[in-house]
Amino acid sequence: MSASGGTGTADSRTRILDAAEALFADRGYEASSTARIAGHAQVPKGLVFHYFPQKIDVLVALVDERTFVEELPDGAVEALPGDPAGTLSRLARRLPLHASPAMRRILFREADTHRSVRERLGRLNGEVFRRARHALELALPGARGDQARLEVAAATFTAVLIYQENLASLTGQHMDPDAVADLIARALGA
Amino acid sequence: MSASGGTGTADSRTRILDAAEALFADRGYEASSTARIAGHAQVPKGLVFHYFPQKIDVLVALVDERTFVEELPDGAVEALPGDPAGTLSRLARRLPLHASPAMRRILFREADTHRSVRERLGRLNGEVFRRARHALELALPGARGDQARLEVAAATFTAVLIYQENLASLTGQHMDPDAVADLIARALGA
Amino acid sequence: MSASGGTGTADSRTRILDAAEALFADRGYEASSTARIAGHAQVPKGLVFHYFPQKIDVLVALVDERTFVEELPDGAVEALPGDPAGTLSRLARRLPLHASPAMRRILFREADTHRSVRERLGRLNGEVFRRARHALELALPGARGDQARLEVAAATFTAVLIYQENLASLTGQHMDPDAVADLIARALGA
Amino acid sequence: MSASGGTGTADSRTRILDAAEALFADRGYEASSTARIAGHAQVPKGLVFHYFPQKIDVLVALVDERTFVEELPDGAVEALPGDPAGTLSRLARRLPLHASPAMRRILFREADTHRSVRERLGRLNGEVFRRARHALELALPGARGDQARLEVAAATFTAVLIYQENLASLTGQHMDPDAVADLIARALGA
DNA sequence: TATGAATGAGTGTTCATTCAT
DNA sequence: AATGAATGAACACTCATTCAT
Repeated sequence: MSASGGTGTADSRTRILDAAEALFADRGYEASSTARIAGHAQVPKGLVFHYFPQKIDVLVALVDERTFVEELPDGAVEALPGDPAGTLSRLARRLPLHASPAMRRILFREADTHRSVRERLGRLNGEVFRRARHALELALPGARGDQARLEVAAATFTAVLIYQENLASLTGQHMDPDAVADLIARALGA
Repeated sequence: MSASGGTGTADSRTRILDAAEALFADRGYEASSTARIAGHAQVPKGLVFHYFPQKIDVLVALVDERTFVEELPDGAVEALPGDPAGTLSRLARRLPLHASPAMRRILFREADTHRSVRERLGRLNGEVFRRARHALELALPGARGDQARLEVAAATFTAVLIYQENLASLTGQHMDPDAVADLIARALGA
Repeated sequence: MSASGGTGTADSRTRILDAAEALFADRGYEASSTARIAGHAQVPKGLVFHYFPQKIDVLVALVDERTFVEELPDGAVEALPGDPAGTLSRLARRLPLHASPAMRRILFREADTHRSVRERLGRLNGEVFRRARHALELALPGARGDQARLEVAAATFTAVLIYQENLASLTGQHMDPDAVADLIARALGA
Repeated sequence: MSASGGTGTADSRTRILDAAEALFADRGYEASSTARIAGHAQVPKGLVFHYFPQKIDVLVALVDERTFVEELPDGAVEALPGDPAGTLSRLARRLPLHASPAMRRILFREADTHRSVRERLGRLNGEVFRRARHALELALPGARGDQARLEVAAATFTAVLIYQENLASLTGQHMDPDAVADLIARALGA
């Protein structure tokens, strides 16, 4: 409704969402009070509830408005035939999941306790999975390798793609998508 | 699930931890009040603070006492030489990470906001990773495939192993460890 | 129920008063927010304060404009001489207090905490009382029975008349005005 | 549970109820904040919720614990045979409804919006009504006057008895129970 | 006359924590 | 070891009211 011009100060609603995004990512939804969100956004406490009647609505708006899977542009080439590794690497580089690192943390974390977030995450994950599977189908000329294996490959790569950052920060284990792409391609390849 | 005497009713401390485990897994640490924990455990509110001076100590105790990686028993055979897929499948079946599904959810979720949990999770993950890597090294006779690839394989499998349940419940995407084991083995194998 | 033009949709001010009347009667003045009144009236929140600078002014306007005792029409016969019971019954049937059941609830309830309402209620009650007393005086030919008794009778009947609905809904005790009229007439009568 | 000894300072729970009784009577339930109740009772805000998990529970406790109809003591004489006026006057003087004037205001006012209060009030009213009817039956030797009239008389007297104070303060109309007793007795009498 | 964003004090309620017993 | 009253800061949320348009 208000597209925060380029004037430097975004409108109040946007500022509230910005603040919430940062805080939810940093300390979690429960631990981020509405007062703190308002403070961060530099708006009076009451205004938060003017735009979002319940605190949960802030989370819902964030997830609704700030996470989505990009439409595939017309004529876009998804796959490099004969080169599954390159195909997956490219998918990784042009990740069609649009969500800031902060939003990704929020999705990941709050899905556990908020159904609406979980549903969104499921849908986003599904989209990326389908994209990966389709790209792999195009990349592999013949029906080489059965369909089941291809699905496992797509699912594994999707998980790595979407969660790599979170896995890295949670476990300290860094996973290079290109290396995983290469690994998976080998599993499917000649 | 936890060592309580043999008396039938577990002692208070154990009951508190049981209740906290269930509640933290269900609704998260922040959303589980100490009063509710006490209620669930059927102990008076004050007693929680007798055993755990601060609420966070309940979480710490849970993570300390109820998650660990099993020592490798003497003379245990970890690998099936020449059969990396079987080796990984077997690792999946005898998963050395001991933690109830509830504890796994807690680890996963609270690691994001509590450093001590994150550290524990990192250590557990590292242990499983090393185990997977070692098993793969033994399973693969020659130095076939370079070391880097083997590490990527071990890391990928570890991630799938540890997080499969969470991934399934968060995204709806089910991943069969045996299928992933097979996939990875192919990537490394003959 | 209230004078609005003939246009079908009442004007905003009237709609606000209608909404307030319904809400105040249903949940009380304190528990009816101005936002809710505006919502019910289907007018924007700000408009309420255009017509009624303070919330209390809505209540005052309601009481001022929607409760009154009808003037006695010229030449009206109030009493049936010699028939006090009939006289009182007729007063009950032509109750000169004009106020919807909702307004009666409001008067009754808010008088307790708002002086202006209490004063209005006192005046209305006084009018009805005087009317009842006058009618009884006319109905009873001689000075049969002293004045004091007649006043008690008028006061008792007035109370029953004005509060019967409220008493019925508050206590479950239904009182038939005709039966009370008969009772009182007997006390004064032959 | 704690019978506020004679030491001067009643226990906290009693002080909270005392404060609430005074405030609810004075300004109504809705307009009396829990903070104000706590302040009046000189207890910290949180303690109110220790004893009464919800604000409404304060009102319920008040009504439950501080209004009741006294049991008729064994061998008590309820009626003066042949003297219905004296019988009713005596009932007025020994009103079996135990409730402070403040509690009576609360009952009367909040019954309108709180079902539990309304139910209590209905029960109390019913008890007093039955008592009045029974006393009148005993006072009137023969079956003089039909039963219906006797019920109307009892209901009218009950209403005056229970609500006289409220009616007086709301309308300015004072009603003397003895005078009403006399009036009603005449209606029933020879 | 009409409108809805803005404001901040106040509301009921929850909470971790303390402490005397 | 066990208990529950006590505490006060913090929480989500509501509200009457203002004001620029």
